[in-house]
Amino acid sequence: MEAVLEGHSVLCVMPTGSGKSAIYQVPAMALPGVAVVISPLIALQHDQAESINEHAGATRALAINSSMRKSEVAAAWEAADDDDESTRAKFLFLAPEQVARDDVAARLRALDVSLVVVDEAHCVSSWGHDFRPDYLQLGHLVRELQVPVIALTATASRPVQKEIVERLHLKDPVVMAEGFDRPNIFLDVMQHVEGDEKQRAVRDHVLGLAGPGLVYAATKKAADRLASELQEHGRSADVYHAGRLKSEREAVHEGFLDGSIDIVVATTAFGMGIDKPDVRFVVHADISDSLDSYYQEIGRGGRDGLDTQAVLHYRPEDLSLRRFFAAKSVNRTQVRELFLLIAAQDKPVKMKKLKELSGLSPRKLTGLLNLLAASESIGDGVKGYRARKITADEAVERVVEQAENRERIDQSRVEMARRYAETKGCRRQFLLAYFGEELPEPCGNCGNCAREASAVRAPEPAGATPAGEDDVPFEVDATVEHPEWGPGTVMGYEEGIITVLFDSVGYKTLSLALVEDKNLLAEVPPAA
DNA sequence: CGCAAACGCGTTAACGCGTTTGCGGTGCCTTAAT
Repeated sequence: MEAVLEGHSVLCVMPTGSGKSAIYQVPAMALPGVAVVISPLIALQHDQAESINEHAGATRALAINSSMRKSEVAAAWEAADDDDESTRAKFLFLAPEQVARDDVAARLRALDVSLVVVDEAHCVSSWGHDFRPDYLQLGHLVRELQVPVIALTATASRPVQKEIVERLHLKDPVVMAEGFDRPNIFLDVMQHVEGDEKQRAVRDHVLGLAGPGLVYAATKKAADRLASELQEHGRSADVYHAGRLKSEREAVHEGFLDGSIDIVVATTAFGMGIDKPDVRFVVHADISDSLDSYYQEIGRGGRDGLDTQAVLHYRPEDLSLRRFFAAKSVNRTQVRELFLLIAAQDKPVKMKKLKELSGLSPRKLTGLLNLLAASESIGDGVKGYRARKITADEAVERVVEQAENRERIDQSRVEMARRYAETKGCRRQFLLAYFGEELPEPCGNCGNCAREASAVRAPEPAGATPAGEDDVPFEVDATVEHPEWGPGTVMGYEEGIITVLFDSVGYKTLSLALVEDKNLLAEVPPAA
């Protein structure tokens, strides 16, 4: 809050329920203008606005979105522009798709905006690239308004933090990201070979657990099936995914919060906005697409600090679905045509004009523009898009390379999830290392630590990496360079293996002995 | 890539078996039809 009031931008990574919303609400009330809050789900916007209004005893927070009548939207804008300071709206909740509209952007420019808040900021990285491309356009708003930005999220690994800072154009932000560890959550993985057997094991496992609890499945069909099996066995279970009616989803959400539903079986659709302290287990019937997602999902358990289980049921075959979703493809023809269209303009061209000229759907167009801009084929200044002085062939090549990069990184995130599932070491050490945090000793509260403790202690194998920090060639977080893969960041060490996140190819694991023997990595001194 | 449903084949009639096909996750917004 102090940093914001001094005019700094802030990236804050902390668990839900730890007072994250106060971080923007207090400065927003103290500052003269309006806080623009970017929030990904309309349902969340309503809840957030309502909670502020309850506390304020008056309507100081309003949402603007497609679920509202025109008259309501007009009233919201008026409230934000009210001359009377005492009744003026202090918070406007918007989805990124709203901000991308020309009329909305114009109104925001005319408004006295004190602060931009990006809630659930990890969406910039996880959704911006294809699913909701307007997330990557938020940087324009930030650049134009020139006000402090507060980016908030519960989970973000180092590269995701870096991406948020870059995409939102945060200048010298204060980054607060610590305390990822949730020691009360017991971590374990159950290995499976046959699909049918896994299905039964998940069912029996969950039937043996005391709720309330969450079960995550990879597909809607799998979630449906498991929920009805649990019901047949007399459990109070329901299912949540995007295939259900909005009213049904709301009922499930509410039922889970008020305790009338004990177990929710869900796809990734269920998550944001669940603020329930006493979730006793988070079981994964299928592996997540990354440890970022996995940690976010298990982080919904045990917020009260009491013992909680996070168990992943793992089959290597389940990774194929995740790899499928991580695959990216680019339509070269569309890229070429759009680039030529921009290159043919004699001055910077705005999105609206391009929409008319290209005839592409807004979503498609935004996605292509994001790719062209990210690959430096076009510039995306405040005045509009301008083609760089390169040929169309070159632009296409750059975009394809950019997309392939992104795919490699996403695939490597799947790969890290696989390594978590298959690691023999302490699971908490592995997870925390992924988030750039070191846990010096094995945690004692995961399946592997428990098995280690009950087994007869074998002598350390010769040649194993000592756990001491002094013996590793690079510090965690150091920048290193590989002859083939270029620059990367050291993420951590485990059993004679070093994990490095490379900018262009994502996560790679290398044998420490080989790295030292062949001099594979060179330390790059930090830039002055 | 893996899985399940649909399909097609052959035998000897309703069914088993191998092959092909299509599907798989997140939500905003707009617009047209009810």
